[in-house]
Amino acid sequence: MNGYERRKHKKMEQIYAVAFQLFSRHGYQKVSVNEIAQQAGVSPATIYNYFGTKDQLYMDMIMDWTDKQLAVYERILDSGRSFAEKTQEIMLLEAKNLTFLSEEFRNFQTSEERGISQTIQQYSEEKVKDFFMKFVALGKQEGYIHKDQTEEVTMLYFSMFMHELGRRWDSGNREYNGSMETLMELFFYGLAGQKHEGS
Amino acid sequence: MNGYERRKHKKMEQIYAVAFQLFSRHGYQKVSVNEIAQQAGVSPATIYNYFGTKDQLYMDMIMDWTDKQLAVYERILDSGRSFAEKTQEIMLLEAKNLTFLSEEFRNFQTSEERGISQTIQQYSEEKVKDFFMKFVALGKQEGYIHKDQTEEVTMLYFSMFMHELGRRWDSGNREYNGSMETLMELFFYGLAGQKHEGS
Amino acid sequence: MNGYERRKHKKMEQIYAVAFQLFSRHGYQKVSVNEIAQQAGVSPATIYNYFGTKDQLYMDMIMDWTDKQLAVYERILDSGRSFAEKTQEIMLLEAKNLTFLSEEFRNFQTSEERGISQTIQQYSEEKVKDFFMKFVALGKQEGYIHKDQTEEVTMLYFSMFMHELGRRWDSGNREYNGSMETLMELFFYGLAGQKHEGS
Amino acid sequence: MNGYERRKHKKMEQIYAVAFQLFSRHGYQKVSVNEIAQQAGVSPATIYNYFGTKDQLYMDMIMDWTDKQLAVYERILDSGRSFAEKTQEIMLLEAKNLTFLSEEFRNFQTSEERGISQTIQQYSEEKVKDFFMKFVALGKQEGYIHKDQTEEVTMLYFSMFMHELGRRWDSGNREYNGSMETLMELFFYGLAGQKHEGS
DNA sequence: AATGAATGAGCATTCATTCAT
DNA sequence: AATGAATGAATGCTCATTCAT
Repeated sequence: MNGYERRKHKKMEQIYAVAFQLFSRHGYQKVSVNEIAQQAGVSPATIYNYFGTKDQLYMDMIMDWTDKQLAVYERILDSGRSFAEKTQEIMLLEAKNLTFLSEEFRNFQTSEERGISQTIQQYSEEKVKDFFMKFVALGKQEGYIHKDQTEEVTMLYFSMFMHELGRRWDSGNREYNGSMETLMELFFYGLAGQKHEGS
Repeated sequence: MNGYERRKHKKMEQIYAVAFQLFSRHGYQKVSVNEIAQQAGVSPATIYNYFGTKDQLYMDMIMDWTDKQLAVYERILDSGRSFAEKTQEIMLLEAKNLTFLSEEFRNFQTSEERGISQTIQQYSEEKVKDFFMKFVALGKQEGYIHKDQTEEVTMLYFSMFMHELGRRWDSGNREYNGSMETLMELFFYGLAGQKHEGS
Repeated sequence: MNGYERRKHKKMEQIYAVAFQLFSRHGYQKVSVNEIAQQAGVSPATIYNYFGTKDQLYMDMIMDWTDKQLAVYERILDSGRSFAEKTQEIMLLEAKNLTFLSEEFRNFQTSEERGISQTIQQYSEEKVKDFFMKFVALGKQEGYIHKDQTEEVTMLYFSMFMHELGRRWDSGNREYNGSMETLMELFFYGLAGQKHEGS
Repeated sequence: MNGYERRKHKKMEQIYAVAFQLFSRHGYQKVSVNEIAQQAGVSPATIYNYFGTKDQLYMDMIMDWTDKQLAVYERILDSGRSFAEKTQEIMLLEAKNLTFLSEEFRNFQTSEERGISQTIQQYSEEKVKDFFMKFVALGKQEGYIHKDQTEEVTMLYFSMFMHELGRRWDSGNREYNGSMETLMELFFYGLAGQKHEGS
């Protein structure tokens, strides 16, 4: 990486960082490209040179961010704790993300005339799926997930928890207000709640 | 209700209807007050006379809509079917809502500088809570919900399901693509999945 | 015409006048809507309320202007002078127009991806044709135009003269620098120049 | 011409070619220097090194192009056909040019604040005049142009025809739609139309 | 000599909101 | 009470031009 590329890379990282901050705090529509440019210390035109449109900036930034997040989660999965502990930690991290993020953030594709961010979807989908397959396999192996459960349903169920956790994560305390244990119980044994015997 | 009031009421209903349609389809930011005014057959100034700001129009409309929705769900709860069937029906109805609605719709409060729609929150919260208490009580009584489960957690868990269901509701088929039964299993018995013995 | 309409009409006339001045002096691209708005004493938004786009403003303005011009020429045709005199006067007026106007003005449709101003074309074409048919009929009747000449060719020939006259009209003197008589000779008898016998 | 100069010359020719294509197709304002640079395979900065400004690039390119065109016409004049045939051929060639070119192209000087391209004018004027003097002399010698006609008027008349021909040149057929003969008649004998006796 | 990268100034357009009628 | 008309402020985006390398 020569001088040009290094400078450019640095500016892009700056832009990503600012864009993430602002978009997640205030939502896509309420943040102007000029604002991002100013806070990132570049000209708006530079952003357009890099990303072409505001939409594209948004999508690129999400992909960048997704990659970084997944890397963290994978590291957790590879650590030496029990599956329940790992699950809890990943959930809490995601919950933190999701509160920090505006929900709109996550649901960009829903509000737009579909297709704008189909690209994101496809991109993330695959990477996320890889992660989940690993996650589910581990859960089954350690007896926390019923062997007959398909990956598809498990994935849905997991993301359901994370989303809601994020939503409930108290905006004031920055801590889940309710016992995390109860939630993990729900996660593994449902509302009717038979106790897990193998643990 | 005299002549004036009747006309005003009718116009407000029209405005609510159009506002709901447009906001839910395209999201808050992408719909202009002028557009709503035009489709509702009134002048923009009239909307401002009635509601004061776009924000307020949005909030009033949501409250109106929430009331109507809850009325429907209460009627289902009062019907003569089993708890599981009622739960499934309510979930499916909400799922339909949530797909029709843009997600942004639901998460208005999150994306805005907190406080703007605190009002909505407080308003809905109470009404929604009343409904849920009735719902949970019934579930416990019929043995579908463990007696020790708090209302708070149950409510969280329920809304979690509805949200995710809405998200997965296939935009093409307008039908849940996956088995609803599997999902109800998950709902009642969780990922580890011991079969409910009492059913 | 009530109060609202009267005011609106007046503003539109103002906008037309300013738009004509600026567009004709500097060309379509170099004039900004803001500039027009400012000089016309209205807000840019008002122009967009009236015309929708800059393109449409341009087209509407041209149509308005064309109508006014043709009215003047028709009055000349209806006056009591000889055909040669009328021809000369109309040519000189058009020449004045065409110099004042940037050529780009006239050739908007050529430079744009065709279709943008097809509308103008169709609109003007008809009105202009009506005028020309009258003009040619008179010329033939008075023996200045050969009976076998088609209207189409005559029209082409006439517009040819006007355009070129406009181009040569001295930008400094605001007067044709060359003898108008010579040009009229060319017009009626061509380069080879046999003298007209009937006059 | 050494290695450096040869490379530079080649790049300039490339830039001229691309600039001509783009400017003539889309007009001066709608073509960006970056676009030209990209299609010519050079950096925008290179164009500025060579030409200084966009205006200057435009003017230089026109001069280059004019020279090339005139060379072609001179060769036609020097060929062995009749004056009428030569005239027709030159007219048709110019017509082709003028349709290919956006009109705006030709009338750059009119639309701009006068003086910007005065330079072009002076440059071309002389070269063009030389060509025309030759053309008119030939026409008189062969009896197609009346001996008393001044060069100035003849030149005007000729350019008039070419311009209009260009304008009428059918954009679809790439052929003059109307009989070229009629037009040549008009050219030599005018609207009143006495037949030429010497031909 | 050539360029990759960066930008300031500007442009068409939108929209929540106001106000005279 | 209702509205037609008007607008100030903003927004996404472009482009001729410059400059360190």
